Amino acid sequence: MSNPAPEGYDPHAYAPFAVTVDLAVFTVRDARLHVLLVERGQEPFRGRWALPGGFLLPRESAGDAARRELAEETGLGPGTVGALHLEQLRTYTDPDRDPRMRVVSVAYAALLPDLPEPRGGGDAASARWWDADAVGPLAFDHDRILADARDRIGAKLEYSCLATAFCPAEFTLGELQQVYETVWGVELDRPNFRRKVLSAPGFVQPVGGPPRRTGGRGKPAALYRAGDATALHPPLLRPPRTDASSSGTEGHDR
Amino acid sequence: MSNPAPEGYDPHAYAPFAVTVDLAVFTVRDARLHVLLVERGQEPFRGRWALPGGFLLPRESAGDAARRELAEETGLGPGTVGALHLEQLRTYTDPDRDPRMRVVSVAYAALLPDLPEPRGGGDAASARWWDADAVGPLAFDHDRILADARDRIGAKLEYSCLATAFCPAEFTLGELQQVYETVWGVELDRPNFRRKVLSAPGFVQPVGGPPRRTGGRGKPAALYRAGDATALHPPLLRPPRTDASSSGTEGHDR
DNA sequence: TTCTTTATAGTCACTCTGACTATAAAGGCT
DNA sequence: AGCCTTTATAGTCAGAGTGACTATAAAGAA
Repeated sequence: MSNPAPEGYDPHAYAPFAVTVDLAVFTVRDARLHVLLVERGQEPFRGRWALPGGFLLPRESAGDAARRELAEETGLGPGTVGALHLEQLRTYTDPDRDPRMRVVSVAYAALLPDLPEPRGGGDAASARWWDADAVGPLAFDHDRILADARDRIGAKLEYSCLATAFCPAEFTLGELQQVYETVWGVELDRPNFRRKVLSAPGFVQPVGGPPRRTGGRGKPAALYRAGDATALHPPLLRPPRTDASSSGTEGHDR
Repeated sequence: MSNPAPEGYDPHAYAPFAVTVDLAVFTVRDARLHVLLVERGQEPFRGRWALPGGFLLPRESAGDAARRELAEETGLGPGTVGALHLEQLRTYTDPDRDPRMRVVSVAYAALLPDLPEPRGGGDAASARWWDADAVGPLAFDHDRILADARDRIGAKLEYSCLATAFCPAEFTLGELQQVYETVWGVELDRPNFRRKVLSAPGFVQPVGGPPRRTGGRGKPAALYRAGDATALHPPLLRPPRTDASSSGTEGHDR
């Protein structure tokens, strides 16, 4: 290494950084992508909405910190939080991203089925779900993080079984298709979607017997649960964009 | 945030972290994947080989630090380093990953064409290329970082135009195919590879006129240079693994 | 009942892919 | 020179996958 720590290994001399995690927590509600945001109670950006997150504790990994913060913000039990999929997105290190001090932030994305409003436990008093297309300017560089998270989630739906994380334990293929359509912002052909999902080994498995979902208007649908595969073969590719809307800014840093 | 900084914003109180970058720099040489390593001159892990890297300067982003370190280790000019593709992999935050102090490290991957041995400038005196399959145990958690980097590079070859970064400015399709075969560890059918590469818009563009490569034994090949596309449509999918050699720990990143 | 809605089954043409064969153009040999 | 080896490039062909589409089934609503 070219900036080796000094002989005495004094952390303060070479450790002028704070480290945080930021969480982009998504759910699909009413056929819209929603993201969990918290209102800031103090400067800077007081009153603005931000991604939930916080500082790493002294002997905590970023993944552990992300799960702890998620449990605090959502009121979910540690068991639930411990089981769900947390994906590290990337790390944001712009020297000016926090006006107070030098902060690098490790961003994570999490996917949840539709849940009741977060029970404000402690500092999560002002946490709520927002339509991901209707969030105003967020605090810090969180607009950028949110955009990167949406890109990543959309891409992962293509070749991973991640979409089931948006669904409850048992779900219909219609609900699964709704997830894809909502995240991608496109409409998919129902018979074709069905054919592809069922032909991908381990993506979903039918729930035993002939159980069917109640409540809807049309013919009841068969129920499935998530299979044991994590990768999707063959992948479920997004239809090529016609023309409009291209957001992604290929891998820069800041 | 749940661990807000204190009123006075004293960096030392909430900033007990050092931040480094680690670089997985790859090249293809003699049909083998090689990685740039440096020998550690001091404890811990004195005498062990490690990924190049170092501490962030006080007002430097991780990407800038990675480019600076790369220039120092390889002896490449800042112009060259500024142009090449640096991809942020992920960030490693295990509290015990560095025995000296709490260090979080942002890992980057870089791809270079085959170059002469690194000219040891300054601390790069002991930098050299290693066959990526023959590296002993590395310092810190660098074995893990290296494995993650190889996974990521292999995955990105499928749907991005990254492979041209391993090639010189002008290259033959045979050389490009060699990159894929080396990184993936498989043999590809030459006519089929050719068909796919040429049918992907913007992947490669023929060099004007009828120039042909000299030196080899067989029929001279046409030269190409990298096109202007960054994504690959349709993707160039890896053949499904027969059975042998499974290193990957499922759930890649893309 | 009839209409609307959703689920599911099936068809068909087109494209892409992998496996393969054939030909061209170079250098190395004897 | 003539032949062999090597590499590049062109083309063929059957099978898998895909998008677009039609048809039928099963529920609630009007």
